[in-house]
Amino acid sequence: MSDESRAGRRRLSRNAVLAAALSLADREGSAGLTMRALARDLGVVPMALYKHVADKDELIDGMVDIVWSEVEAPVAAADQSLWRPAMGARAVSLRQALGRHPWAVGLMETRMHPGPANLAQHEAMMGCLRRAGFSFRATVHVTSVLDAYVYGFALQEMSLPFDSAEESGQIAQQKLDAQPAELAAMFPYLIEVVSELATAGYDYDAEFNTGLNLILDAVEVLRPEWSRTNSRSPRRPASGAHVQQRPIAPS
Amino acid sequence: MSDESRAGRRRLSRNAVLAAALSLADREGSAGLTMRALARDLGVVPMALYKHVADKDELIDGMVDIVWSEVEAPVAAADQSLWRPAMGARAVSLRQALGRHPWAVGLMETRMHPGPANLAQHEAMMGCLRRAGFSFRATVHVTSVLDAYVYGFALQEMSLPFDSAEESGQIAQQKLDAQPAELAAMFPYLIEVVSELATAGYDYDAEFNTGLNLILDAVEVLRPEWSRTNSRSPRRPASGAHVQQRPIAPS
DNA sequence: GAGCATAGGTGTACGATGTACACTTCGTCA
DNA sequence: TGACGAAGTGTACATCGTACACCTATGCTC
Repeated sequence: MSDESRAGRRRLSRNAVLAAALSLADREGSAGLTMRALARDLGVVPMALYKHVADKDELIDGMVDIVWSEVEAPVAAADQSLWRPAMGARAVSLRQALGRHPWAVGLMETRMHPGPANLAQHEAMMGCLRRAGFSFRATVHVTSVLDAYVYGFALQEMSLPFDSAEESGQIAQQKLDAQPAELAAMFPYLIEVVSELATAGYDYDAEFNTGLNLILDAVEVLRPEWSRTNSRSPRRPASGAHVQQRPIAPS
Repeated sequence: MSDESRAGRRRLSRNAVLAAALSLADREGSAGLTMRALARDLGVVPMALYKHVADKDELIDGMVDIVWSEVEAPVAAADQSLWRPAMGARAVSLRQALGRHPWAVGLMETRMHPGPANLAQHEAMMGCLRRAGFSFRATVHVTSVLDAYVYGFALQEMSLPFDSAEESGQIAQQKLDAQPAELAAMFPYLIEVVSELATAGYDYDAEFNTGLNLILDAVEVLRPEWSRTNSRSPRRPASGAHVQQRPIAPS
């Protein structure tokens, strides 16, 4: 009953603070997320916030968990073949959430205190993969490589200075024109990339899907090998018990 | 002649400032990297730094480029099969550099102003792949997916609260013991992961190599398809000219 | 309804940070 | 030698997170 959904009185609540913080960060970026600015948005004095969050760090923890809650959890697959669309959809959904809240990239997986939505999300992922027949270790591998890819891609995406494929062409062109000739001679391959971008553009979505499909294909190939072996859930692990570390060099 | 390599006089230089900043950030983390602390380390008043760097942002740009210079560039492959060890070694080297400078994770690819070492690094990567026969588009794909993976993995690695496989077991065990029973019932699969970690440990290096090999294997499989097609360097692009976006759902 | 405990909002204040601006100092070369 | 300019100094200010003491009004008990 002590919720903020009570009539129109000017009471704050933890949820209201978190929601306003999310909106502020979406609008102004992480640098604009200031306790003072947040208080101003809420029509309240800065110190009032501290009645609802312990400090700014805990505030950010809460914001990050809201973003996690926006990521659609993969459904546990009854059919062994359904892990792939489920994982693909989750990866896309995660990227979309990161795209809606760019400030969260680099914070999502860096936070030390995972919230309930984060836990639920990973629980669903584990469950989906285990039910699809993946061994325990393989589940960890798939989660690790997929999450790493999505985070890393979102991170790269943030740093590129254009927002759309069309814009990428224009910007690439003018960057290219601004280069002195000597630089062009030093970095021929980079110049090639930039000039290609200038004519053809760069499509984030297509690039993301290419990499995602590449990884999912590779997992599908390894699935038989990763299904029953190495599962050893009830058994005691052998000493060491690490995944065989394949050498990098040989193909 | 106006270098800092002059005799033992107490003159600063841009390089000295950057080196001290790197060392400070390595020791104290990014939160400890303060203009005042940096000045203290150099035995100088804070404002003296501004004679050598424009502001803190430019300082960080310089630091990031030093980290890039520590990443071993892949050698251009004469043999078509050498792209794989070269890319693998570069990925490992990049991860090692990020491990040496944890503060740099999340800054490396987020910085808007790439430095010369960054450009040289990517130039070498492009060159290595192009010489190995990859088409222009394929080169972009490989670079994108590999960099995303390495960044993302380093990001995840930072957030996990243990440093070694042995320690991971202990910490996982005590986290497990600290959970109320109801939580265990809500997240059975997560509990499984934690308890497995408690007995078997978690080996970052092995996990990283597993994902890296998975990706490199997948690229190797696609190499024939990605070799000559779609190269179209001299030709005009077709309208649109985006990579065909494969659907996610079907395997 | 009266009275009051207390959750929630306020005001002031402090130390830390990045850096603008005006100054002093000192090495270098005419 | 003398002065010019690059390098280092000192002071100052706006902005940040947040500690602490203080009010206030909401809702519970009788």
